[in-house]
Amino acid sequence: MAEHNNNSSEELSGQQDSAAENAAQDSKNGMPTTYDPKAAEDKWYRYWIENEFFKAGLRPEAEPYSIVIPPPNVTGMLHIGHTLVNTLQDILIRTKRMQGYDTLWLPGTDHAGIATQTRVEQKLREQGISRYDLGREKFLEQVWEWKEQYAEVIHEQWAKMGLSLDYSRERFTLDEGMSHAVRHVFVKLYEKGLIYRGKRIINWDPAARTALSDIEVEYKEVNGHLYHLRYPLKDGSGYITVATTRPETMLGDTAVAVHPEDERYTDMIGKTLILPIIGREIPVIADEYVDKEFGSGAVKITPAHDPNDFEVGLRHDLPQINVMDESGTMNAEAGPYQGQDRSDARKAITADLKEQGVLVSIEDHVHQVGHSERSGAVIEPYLSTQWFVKMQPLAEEAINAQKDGTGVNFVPERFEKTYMNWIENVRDWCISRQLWWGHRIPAWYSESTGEVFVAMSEEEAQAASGLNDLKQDEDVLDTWFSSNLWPFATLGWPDETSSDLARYFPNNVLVTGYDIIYFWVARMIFSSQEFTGKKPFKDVLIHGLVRDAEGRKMSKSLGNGIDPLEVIEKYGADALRYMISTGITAGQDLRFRIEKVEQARNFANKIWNASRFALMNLEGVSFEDIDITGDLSTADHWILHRLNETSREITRLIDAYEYGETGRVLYNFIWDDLCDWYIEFAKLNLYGTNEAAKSKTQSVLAYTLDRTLRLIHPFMPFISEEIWQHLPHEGETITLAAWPEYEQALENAEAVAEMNILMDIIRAVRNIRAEVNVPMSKKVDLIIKAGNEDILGIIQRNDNYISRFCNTSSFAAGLNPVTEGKVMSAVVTGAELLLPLSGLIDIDQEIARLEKEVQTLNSEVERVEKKLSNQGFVAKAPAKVIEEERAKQADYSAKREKVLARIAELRG
RNA sequence: AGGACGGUAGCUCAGCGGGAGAGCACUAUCUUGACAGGGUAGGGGUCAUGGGUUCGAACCCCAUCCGUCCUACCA
Repeated sequence: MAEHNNNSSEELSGQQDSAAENAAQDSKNGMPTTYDPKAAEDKWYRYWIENEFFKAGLRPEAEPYSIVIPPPNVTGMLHIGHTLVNTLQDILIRTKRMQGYDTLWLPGTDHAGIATQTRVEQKLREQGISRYDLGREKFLEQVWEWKEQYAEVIHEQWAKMGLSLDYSRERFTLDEGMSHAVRHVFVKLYEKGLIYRGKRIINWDPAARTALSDIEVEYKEVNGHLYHLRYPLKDGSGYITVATTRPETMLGDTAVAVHPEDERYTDMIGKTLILPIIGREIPVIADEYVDKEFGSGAVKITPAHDPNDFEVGLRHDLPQINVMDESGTMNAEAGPYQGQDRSDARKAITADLKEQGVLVSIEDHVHQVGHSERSGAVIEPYLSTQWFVKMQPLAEEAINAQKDGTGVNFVPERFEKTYMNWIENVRDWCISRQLWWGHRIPAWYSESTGEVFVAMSEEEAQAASGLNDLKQDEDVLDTWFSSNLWPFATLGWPDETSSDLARYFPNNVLVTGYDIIYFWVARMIFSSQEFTGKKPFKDVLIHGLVRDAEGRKMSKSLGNGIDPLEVIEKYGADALRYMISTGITAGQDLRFRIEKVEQARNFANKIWNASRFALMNLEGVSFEDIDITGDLSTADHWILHRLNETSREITRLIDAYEYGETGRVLYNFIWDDLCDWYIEFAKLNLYGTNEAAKSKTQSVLAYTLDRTLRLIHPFMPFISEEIWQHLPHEGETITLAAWPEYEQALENAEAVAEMNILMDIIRAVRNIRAEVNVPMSKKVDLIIKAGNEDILGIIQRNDNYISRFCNTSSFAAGLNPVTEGKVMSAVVTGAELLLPLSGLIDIDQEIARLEKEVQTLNSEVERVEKKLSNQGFVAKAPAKVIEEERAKQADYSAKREKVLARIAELRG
């Protein structure tokens, strides 16, 4: 496939489909003036994949650079947030690949236990089937089908985005390797006493009928009520008023607590109350947990339905009475309310309490209520037996690593605080889920003895127990229990002999959003520390969320989500990638506005057209002809210098993860320097008769465009490959082309200084013409008075450029040229420009214009002089700054003198 | 309650110690042989408010106001 492709006769792709509808066609060559991404994108992605350019390990001598993709859930289509995180990673990987690293970007997907199971159950429900109708095995078959279907969708989306993934190493959180790692971790933690089984208050999702971890609960403000209830004392001496937001839980009350130093209640401590409706006798206890100031100062205690009450209950040895079942329905303990749903029961109980005179009052009360992150159901604090990970010892290791400097480097830094705050206050992690889709807990119970055996397999458990009546735990593990092994388990861990593990672990960087620092990042860090003794990745790059144009979070219920495929269809993947990656600043949210994508699309089109221009002027030029040494023009030297600077800057910025700034630098270089200045300058040689100069400019143009495409390639892989393949080039693909580095040999300081003078002159003439309404199409005379011989030399060497840009009919330059009649003028550094426009412009108008200029110069001079006359400034400011100010002072003053002289001349 | 982030041109946002920037929108002008999804020129901002540090503050510190989010919650 390697070839030296000269200016091929094959047309640039994109023109095929759009040629007919494209009215703005160049009549000469039939090439469209707009880039159509559709044809190019699929073609090149196929080419890259077929040739295995993205495969890791092909450069065994090179330094490795690795990233694992945050595995998307197999719940459905990828959203715009995935586009962001994936583009950022692809940019890093593509850059590093071009820089010669042995790059690995490992793809994969997450089974997403509760999320996927909920979706499949939803689908079944639409067919009138529940998972219980199917049974565990049949249901799981359905989920696997779903998984295969969406994994396929995800692959297509990755391809559309142009991601340079190594598919030969793709993993799934439920595949055999990952499952083995999960069991291994469970067994090891169990053996160390860091996994235990216990009866605790956990967050119960009655809709999904499973336990959740603390961070899977979202608190939302809800307008509720505060119910005041009166519990009578058994001895008839009075009553105690308690308040609750959930009156139905009173059925499970086993005490009322007051503060031990609350004088209102000292006499009552130890007495017995009669729980209304149920008639149970419950004690009045004293506990410091109670806040004397709040409400009545007495709290009903329901150990089975409130985490705080649970703790109080343990301290006072109170019974735990669970009044609900796993679907949130009242159970036998609820007496007359058995069988009612918890919300119906609340109404019924409230009515009954009111009738019995127990309910004294109801106040409006705004409070935070926990909701399931997945099902949306109101969370029930629920007493049940679950598996937990003891977090303290694991957290400590991770905290120590962070404190002694061997930890993970957070970018931006502030997220380290977020992480530390969580891990320093972490509580035990409830890891068992009453679901079917997931890693089944590797614990077996003996039906005869009730003993528990934790092992890698049933065989091992049997061997260890010597029993053959073992039954495996029905529950599965929290999805994040497997995701947190992702960076190392995907590379072969726990097999320490895995060559991938040795070579690509730790990963260089993890890219993810701030919304899953707790869920995922923190857990990867502590499990990696525990099991590999290393941090999982050197850097973690945290990005913000993609929001809609109004700054709202994208959500299904609002229907304000953006489908990346639709955007790609309309604007191209490169435009979307460029917009979303360069539109962000570290850790900050991004508002998605279609105008921004249009702007990026226009930028791609600008590159397309600049390349069209180049190709039209590179006919017959082959790769071997390119020679950028020897006698180059001022502009040739200058663009090579700007390319040099840009390459260095882009390299630095990408390493610093400063995508927004990178985008700006690339945009300015390509649009301003390359298109607006260099291409215009180059035309003179390309259309000229000086064959040597033409040939050099062709070389510089081809070289510069080639390097520019390489710099833009990580951001816009498709268009850069499409154009690059048509330019004179060496190699099979731009994806493996060498990354442009700063080259001292390309520098020519004199030429750069010359170019700056030329640009100043051209800008000044344009300004004057615009100000007095002399259009560029109308030719004018131009006289330049140079300040000295050197400047004069520069002007004379480049008079053809100046003439062209200033559109002069006659051009004269000298140290003291004859300046007849009334003329317009401007002063630039080192020279004075004169345009004889006496026929076109009133002399008073010109004097007024010049006086305005003097005013601007005056204020500049004043500002600088004020600064320089400040003793503090001269004494304390850095020498470099003072020097700069002095130079400005001299420059502005000199210009002002010349303009003043000009005014005098015109007057007199 | 604690914490984080943000308040800069009409809009969306960069800049984060030394002359206020970009894109879009707006005004004027140009169909010049890469590009009208374009060229050229221009208007528009007491950089939230009040103090402080500094020779110098949009930028650093403190306070206040407004907005967004996170964590923890008193029944």
